[in-house]
Amino acid sequence: MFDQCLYFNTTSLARLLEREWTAAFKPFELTPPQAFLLRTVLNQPGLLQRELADMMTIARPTATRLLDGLQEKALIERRSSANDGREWEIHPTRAARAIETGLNEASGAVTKRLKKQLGTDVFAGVVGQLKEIRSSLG
Amino acid sequence: MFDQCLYFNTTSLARLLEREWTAAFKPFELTPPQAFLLRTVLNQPGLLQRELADMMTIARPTATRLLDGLQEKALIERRSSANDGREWEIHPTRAARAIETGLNEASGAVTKRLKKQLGTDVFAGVVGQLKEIRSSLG
DNA sequence: CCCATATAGTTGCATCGCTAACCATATGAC
DNA sequence: GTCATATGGTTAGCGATGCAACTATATGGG
Repeated sequence: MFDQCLYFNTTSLARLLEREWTAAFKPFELTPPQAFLLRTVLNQPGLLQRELADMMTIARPTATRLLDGLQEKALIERRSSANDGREWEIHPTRAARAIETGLNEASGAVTKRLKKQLGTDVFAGVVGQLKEIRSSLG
Repeated sequence: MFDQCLYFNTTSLARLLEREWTAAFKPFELTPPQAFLLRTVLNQPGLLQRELADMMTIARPTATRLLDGLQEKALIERRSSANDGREWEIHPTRAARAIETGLNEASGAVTKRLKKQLGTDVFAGVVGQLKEIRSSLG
């Protein structure tokens, strides 16, 4: 019924993909949002929570709570910024470094499988368009 | 960082679109999931909850709660199926019929705006591909 | 110095989504 | 008829997400 609806198709696919990546990160006992946020922290240590929230396109409170979870698992730590007492720099712990490669490979494996299943052209095409739409709307 | 990631781009766009349709349905005091489910009920009265859940690609418990909410607002009613005591047919109320056109137009207005903003070709292209990927993965 | 304003982060509250477990009703084997 | 199994629906519990409102820390004008 909503075959031509952008909202419906996008949210529906998002739920499907959530399942795929949930399975991929399960060995690490991380949810996809946690895992992607942690991967960002590993890739760019020292960012502020506000910056991380912007990069992930989530609201600040959501970032706060995801980071709370990662901190409880001892995968990130908050270091107060030298210049500004309001800010917190987010750094990965050693435990996070220890699973860094595993996380990236797990995610890469899903991507590889989906690329094969969908065809590399379709895959690259849709990813490119999604990105274009995001930047056009955001 | 995750520019080429299907998961990241899809979920990120889904959050953006959620905002657009939330605003569109706000005059009716309905959330996008409620509004889309109700539109389905209006379009095909008498479906079972299980069938509605499948059509919306959500889990049964999610459908239960969305329908609970719509029932509290007196927009749908559950009628027990004649043949099978486990089943409930979902029917729209008069109040639902009264806002049917408004809902469809509100959603259509967002679609129209986005089509204009993105270009009709890009829009149709990405919707088609999302649908293709959904059927390929689902 | 003091106050208005802006910004980083948090907390409270609501909704949506899932899985697991449960209840009630059918269905089929015997 | 009875019991095992399957299916429709619900409930419980958890995580992600957003908005609104809050705290705490800058910053700038006077």
